[in-house]
Amino acid sequence: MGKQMTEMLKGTLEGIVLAILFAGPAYGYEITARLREQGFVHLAEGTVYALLVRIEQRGFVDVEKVPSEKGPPRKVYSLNAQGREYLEDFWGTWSFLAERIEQLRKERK
Amino acid sequence: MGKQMTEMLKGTLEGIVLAILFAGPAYGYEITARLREQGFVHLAEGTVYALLVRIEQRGFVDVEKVPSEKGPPRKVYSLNAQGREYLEDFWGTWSFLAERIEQLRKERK
DNA sequence: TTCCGCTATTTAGTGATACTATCTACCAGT
DNA sequence: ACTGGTAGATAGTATCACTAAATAGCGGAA
Repeated sequence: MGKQMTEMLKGTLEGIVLAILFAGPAYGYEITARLREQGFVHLAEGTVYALLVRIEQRGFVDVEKVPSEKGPPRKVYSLNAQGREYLEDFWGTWSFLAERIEQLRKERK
Repeated sequence: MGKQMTEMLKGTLEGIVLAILFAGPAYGYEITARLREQGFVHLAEGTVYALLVRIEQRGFVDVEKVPSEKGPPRKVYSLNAQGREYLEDFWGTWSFLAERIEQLRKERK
């Protein structure tokens, strides 16, 4: 990723992953693959795994080990009530920031 | 600021300040005050000054010392050609990210 | 005069987060 | 046995916003 994108993902990637989990349970490799499809082509694998560990420790997700047909068992993450609450906070923070930045963009000729 | 906002500002605050400078020259204290008015009430002073030092070192701004009626001289920053180019990159990165996040938000019930 | 408040900048140290790079582990097909 | 795709873990690095404190100039109140 470019340096700009890397910095901008700090704080937002967490919300992005929580939003993906809001749609339904998923595991790390799957989440990374989806993000890559959506244009985050150079997103590092390790970044997503580290983030998942973090949100697990903070109690935003429930985890279940599920055997895989190919490869080692998957750790499937499900957003729980606390995670949904935190996601709501994220949308609030995002909205505030996005509105102000869009305002600044409008002012550019 | 809340922890979420602090993390989300990483990478975006730089663009915000450059966008402010795009509208015309300004100095640190003034920029902080404007941002506070616009809702970033708990934005730390030191943060803006550190950011200004950074963008000066990266050559995005020209600096001029201007005497103040009250207090020590102001360091007035002007966005130069290189800074305007970088700001354009910022808008590109921001648009990409904002579009994908808004897409995720639409999918939430 | 002395002190306080507002203006204005600087800087040392901390914490959070994405990255690089590498390692482990499992299975299928050649 | 070897390769490639799937799946996860982790040690170390860089960047950036924050905390906290210091410096400095000026005006008005005590």
